[in-house]
Amino acid sequence: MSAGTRTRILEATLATLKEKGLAGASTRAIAATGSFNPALIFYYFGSLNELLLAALAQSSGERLDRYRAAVEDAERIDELVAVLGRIYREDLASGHIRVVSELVAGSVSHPELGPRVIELMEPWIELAERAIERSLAGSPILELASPRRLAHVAVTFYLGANLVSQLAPESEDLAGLLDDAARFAPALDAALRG
Amino acid sequence: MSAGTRTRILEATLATLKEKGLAGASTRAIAATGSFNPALIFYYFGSLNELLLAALAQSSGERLDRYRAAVEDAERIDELVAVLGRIYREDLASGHIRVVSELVAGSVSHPELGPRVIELMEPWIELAERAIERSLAGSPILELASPRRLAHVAVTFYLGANLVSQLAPESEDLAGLLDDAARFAPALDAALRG
Amino acid sequence: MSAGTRTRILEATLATLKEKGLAGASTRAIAATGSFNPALIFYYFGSLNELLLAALAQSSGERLDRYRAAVEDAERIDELVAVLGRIYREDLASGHIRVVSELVAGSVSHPELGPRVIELMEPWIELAERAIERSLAGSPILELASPRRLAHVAVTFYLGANLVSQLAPESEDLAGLLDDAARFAPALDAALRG
Amino acid sequence: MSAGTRTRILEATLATLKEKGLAGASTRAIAATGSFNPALIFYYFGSLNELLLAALAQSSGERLDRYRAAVEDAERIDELVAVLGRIYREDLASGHIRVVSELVAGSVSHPELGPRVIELMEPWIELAERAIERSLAGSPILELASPRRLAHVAVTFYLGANLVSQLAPESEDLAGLLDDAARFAPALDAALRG
DNA sequence: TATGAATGAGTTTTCATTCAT
DNA sequence: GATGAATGAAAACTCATTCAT
Repeated sequence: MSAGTRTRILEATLATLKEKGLAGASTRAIAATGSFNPALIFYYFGSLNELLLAALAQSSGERLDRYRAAVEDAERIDELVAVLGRIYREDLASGHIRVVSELVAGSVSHPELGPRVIELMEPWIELAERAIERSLAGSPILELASPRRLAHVAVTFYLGANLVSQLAPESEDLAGLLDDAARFAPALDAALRG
Repeated sequence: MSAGTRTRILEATLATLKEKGLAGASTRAIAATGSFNPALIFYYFGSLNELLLAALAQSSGERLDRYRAAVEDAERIDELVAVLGRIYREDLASGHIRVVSELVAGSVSHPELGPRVIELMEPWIELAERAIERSLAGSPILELASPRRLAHVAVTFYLGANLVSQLAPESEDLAGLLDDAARFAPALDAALRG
Repeated sequence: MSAGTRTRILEATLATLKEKGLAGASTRAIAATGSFNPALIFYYFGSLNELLLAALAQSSGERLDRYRAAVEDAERIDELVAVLGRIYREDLASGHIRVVSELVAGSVSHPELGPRVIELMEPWIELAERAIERSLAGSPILELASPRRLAHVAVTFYLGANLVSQLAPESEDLAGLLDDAARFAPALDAALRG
Repeated sequence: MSAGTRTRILEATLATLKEKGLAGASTRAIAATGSFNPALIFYYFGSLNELLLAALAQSSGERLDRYRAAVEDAERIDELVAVLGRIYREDLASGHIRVVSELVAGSVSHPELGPRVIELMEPWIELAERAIERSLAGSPILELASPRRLAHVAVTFYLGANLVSQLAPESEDLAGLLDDAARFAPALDAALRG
C-alpha cells in the first residue's frame, strides 16, 4: 500500500496547510489529520520539509495543468484575463492559494526551502511567457521588455497579491482586479496592437 | 536609561532580523546579539511580537521619510523611477528589505501579526497614491484605474518583488527593473500624456 | 506618609487577593491594583510573603473583633448559631472568606507560611473555646470533650467549609448549615442540658 | 511499555508530591525524581495538570477501596470509628494525606483544578453516606439531617483536618480524635439509638 | 521615601526526529 | 510497512527581588 499511504500523507498535509497554515502544520498535526503515525512522514519523505515541498509541488502541478489548458484556449488578451480571473477564484475557494502563500512566505525564514520553492516557480514563468508571447504578438510593448521579463513581473505580482490577500483577506483581491482588467482589456488590446 | 535601553533592544532586534531572519529572531538570540537579559524584552515591549512590530515600524518609518523626501522632489515619472531605484538599492544594502520581507512574509503564518503589519503598509500606499497622482496627472491611464488602486497595485508588486528577492537573491531584482523603467520612462511619459 | 503608604499597600493586597486569588497576587499585580511601584512592597514589608501575611492578619483581626462582639451578646446556643450565620454571610460578601481560604490553602504548599498562619488561628480557637464554655455550661457533652478540643474541632470544620466553598461555590455552604442548625438548636439546647 | 512508563511517571509524581508538595512538583522535578525526560509527561498525560489529577485520582481510588472494605465490615458505630482511625494512620504514614491536602488546597488557587478535584470527592461522600445510613439507622439524629448532608459535613471536616494537619503537623490530629471518639462511641451509640 | 531598571532562575510546553520492534 | 516510545533542544514568558538614584 506504499502508493496509497504516500497519497494519504500528501492529502493530510494539504488539508492541514489549508486549515491551519504552515505554523499549524507540525508532524503531529498532519498525522492527526490523516489518522496515521507521525513517523510515517519520515519513512516516506525523510523530513517534514520534504513533505511540505512535495505537497506544494503536487498542488502546484495540478493547478499548472488547469491553467495551461485554459491559457491555450485564449486567443486574445481579454479572453486570457477573463479566464485567469475565473480560475483564480477556484484556487481561492479550494484553498490552493493558501497553500502557496503559506509555503512561499514561509520559505523566507527557512532558507533550506527557498531554492526549492523557486524551482517550482519556473514552469509558471514559462507558462506566463508563452501566454504573453501569443497575446502580445506585434505589440510595441515587446520593444520595451522581453516576454520572459514580463512573465517574471507577472508571477512576482501574483505572489505579492497572494501575500496581501492572506494578510488582509478583506482587501481588494486579485480576482477583482482581473475582472476589471477584463473590462479594459479590449481597449487595451486595440491600443497595444494599434 | 529607558530610552537608551529601548534603542539598544530595537537595534539588536533589527540586527538579528537582518542576520538570521525571523526564524532566528528568538528572544534569546536577540538578547545575545545585544548582550542584555532576555527578560528586558518583556519589560520594555511586553512580548516578542510587540518588539518585532516595533522594530518593523521604526525601520519602516525611517525609510518612509527618506522616500517621501525623494518622491516630493521628483517632477516627472522618469525622475521618480530613477530615484526609487537609487533608494531601493540603499534599502537592500542596509538590510531593511530583509527586515520587511521577513516580517511581512512571517505574518502569513502568525495571524496576530497580520493586521498590525497591514497597518504599517497604509502610509506607503498613501505615499504611492500621491506620487501617482502627481506624475500621472492628465494621463488617460487614470480613466482606467484610480490613483488609490494603482498605488495598491504598486505596493503589492513591491512586496512580491521583496519576497522573490529573498527567495532567489541572485534573480533579477526590482532595482534592475527600475533602472530599465527609467530608460523607457521618458517615452512612456510622453505617450501617457500625449 | 509612611502609614498612608503601608495602608495603601495592604488595601491593594487585599483587593488583589479578593479579585484574583493567591496565584494572581504577584508583586506586580498588587502594585498595579494600588498604582504604586512594586519595589515599595519590599521597602515596607521585606518580602511578598510578609505582605501577604500582614494582609491576612489585618483581615483576620478585624473580623475577630466583629465575632467577639457578637458572640459575647449571645446567651444561648441557638442565639449563638443564628448570629454566626449572619456574620458569615457578611464575610462571604466582603471577600474576607476568599482571602482566608486562599492564604490558608496556599500555606500548604509554602511551608514558610504554615506556622505563621497557624499563629493567626489561635485567637479564633480561644474565642470559640469561650463561646463553647458559656453556651454548653452544664451540658453532658463536656464530659466527653473539653471546650478547647471542641473549639479546635469547630475551627477545623470552619476551615474545611471555606475550602470546599472555594472549590465548589455552588455547593451547600456553611451559611445554610448554620441556618438549619439555628432551627434545631433550641431542641438541641434543651436535650443537651436536660 | 506504555503501562510501565505511565506507572513510572505516576509514581514519580506521587513521590515528588509527598516530598516537596505541590509547589515543588514541577515537570522538571517530577522527571528528575523518576529519571525520565520531562517531555514524557506531555506524551502520556498532555499537561502537568492532567498528570497531577491522574496521580490524585489513583491515590484516591486506592484508598477508597481500602476504606470501603473496612466500612462494610463495621456493624456498629464504635467499630466504624475505630477502623477509620486505623486506616487514617496508614494514610498519614504513606504520604497519601499529604498528596490529598496539597492538591485539594492547591486547587483553590488553580481554578482549572477545582471542579476536577470536586469530582473525586463525590465517591467519598457516597461512601460516607452509606456508612452513616447503616450505623445511624433508627437514630433520632436522622430527623435533624439527612445522611447525605451528614456525609457532606463529615467529608468537609475531613478535608479541614487534613489542611490543619499539614499546616501544624504537631497539632492534635484526626487520628487522635477518632481514637477518643471510639471510646465514647458505645455510649453515644446507646444514647442515639435509645 | 519612592522609582525605574535590571537580573537570574524558574515555569510549561512544543517540536522534529530517531529507533527498536 | 508501520507503530509507539523516547529524546534533546528550544520556545516565550513570569517572577520575586535588588539596587542605584
